[in-house]
Amino acid sequence: MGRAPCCDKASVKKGPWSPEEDRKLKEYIDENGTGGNWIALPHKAGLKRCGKSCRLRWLNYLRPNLKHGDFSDDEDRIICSLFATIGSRWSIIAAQLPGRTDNDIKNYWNTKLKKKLVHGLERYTAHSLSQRSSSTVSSSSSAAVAASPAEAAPIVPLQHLSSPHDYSHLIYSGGGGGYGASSMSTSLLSAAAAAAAGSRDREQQTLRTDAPCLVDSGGGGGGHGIYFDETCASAISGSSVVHGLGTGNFVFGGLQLLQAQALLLATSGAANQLDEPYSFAASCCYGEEAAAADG
DNA sequence: AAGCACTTCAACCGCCCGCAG
DNA sequence: ACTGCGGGCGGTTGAAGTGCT
Repeated sequence: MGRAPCCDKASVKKGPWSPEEDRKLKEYIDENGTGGNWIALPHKAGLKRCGKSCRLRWLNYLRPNLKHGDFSDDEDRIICSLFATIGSRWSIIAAQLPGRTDNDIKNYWNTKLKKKLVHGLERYTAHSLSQRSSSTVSSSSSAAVAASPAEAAPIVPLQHLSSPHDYSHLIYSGGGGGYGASSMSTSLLSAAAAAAAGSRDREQQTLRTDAPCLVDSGGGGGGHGIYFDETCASAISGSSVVHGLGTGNFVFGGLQLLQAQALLLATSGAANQLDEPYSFAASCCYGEEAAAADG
C-alpha cells in the first residue's frame, strides 16, 4: 500500500500562480499565520492548490524580506565556500544568506556559479599544464614522476560516495571503466592504467586512508574527479604529490560535474596542493585570474 | 522577421525524517 | 515498536525569456 497523497491531485491547480492566488495566500497568512498545517491551509484560504505548493510559493516568493535580483560577490563567495564544504545542502547555505531562499541559491548555482567555477578550473588546468611543460625537460623525467605516485598510492576509481564527507573509507572498484582521459598526460595515464589494471580483478575493495582526498570515476564512462574541501586541505598529510589532468567527471562538494576538465589527484599530498586549484578557480571566478596567473 | 538554441527560474516531484498517536 | 502523516529538502522539469543566425 502506497502512502496517501498529500492532496487530491485531480482537484488542485498546478502551474504558475496568478496575482489573485498570491493575494489570497498572502492575506491569509498575514492574518492567520500558517497555522502549522500547510495541508489544511489552501482550503482555509480558499485556494485550489496543494499545501506543498502554497508552502513553496510563500517561502520562495511571498514571504517578507526576500531579496530578489543579482547576487553580490560576497554572496558568491559564501555560496562557493559552503558548497565546497558541505555540498548541495541548499537550505543550510540559504540560512547563511538572509533574504535568499534555497531554491534561489540552487538555481543560481546551477545556472551561473557552477559554470564560473568550472571555467576557473579549466583555466587552472591550462595554467598548471603550461607551468609543468615549461619545467619538464624530458619525457623520461615526467614518467619517473608519474611512477612514484602510482606506487605510493594507486589511482583508483571510486565506486560510490555516499556523502561529501563520507570518505574515511574510500571504496573503489576495479571495473573496466575509468581513465578515459583524453587530455591526461601520457605518463600519468600509464600510471593510472597500471593502477586500474592492478585492481581490475578485485570486485570491490576498501582502502582506508587518513587522507580524505578523492579520485573518482563515474564508473563505466570514465573520467576522474577530485574533491576539494577545506577538511581535505587541512587534514591531508603525505609525501609526494603528483596531479594530472583528466577529462570527465569532476566532483566538487559531493556534486559530480560532468564533462569538466578536472584535476586528477594521483596521490595524497600536502594541503596547499589541494588549495591551489580551488583558489585558482575561485580567483578566476572573481576576476582575479590575471593576478593569479601572473603570480 | 522567423526560427532555432540556449538560459533562467518558478514550480513540481518524490524521498526522507521527525513526530504524534 | 510500529504506522501514518506532514514538513522539509534536493533534484528535475518545462515554460518563458533572450540571444544569435
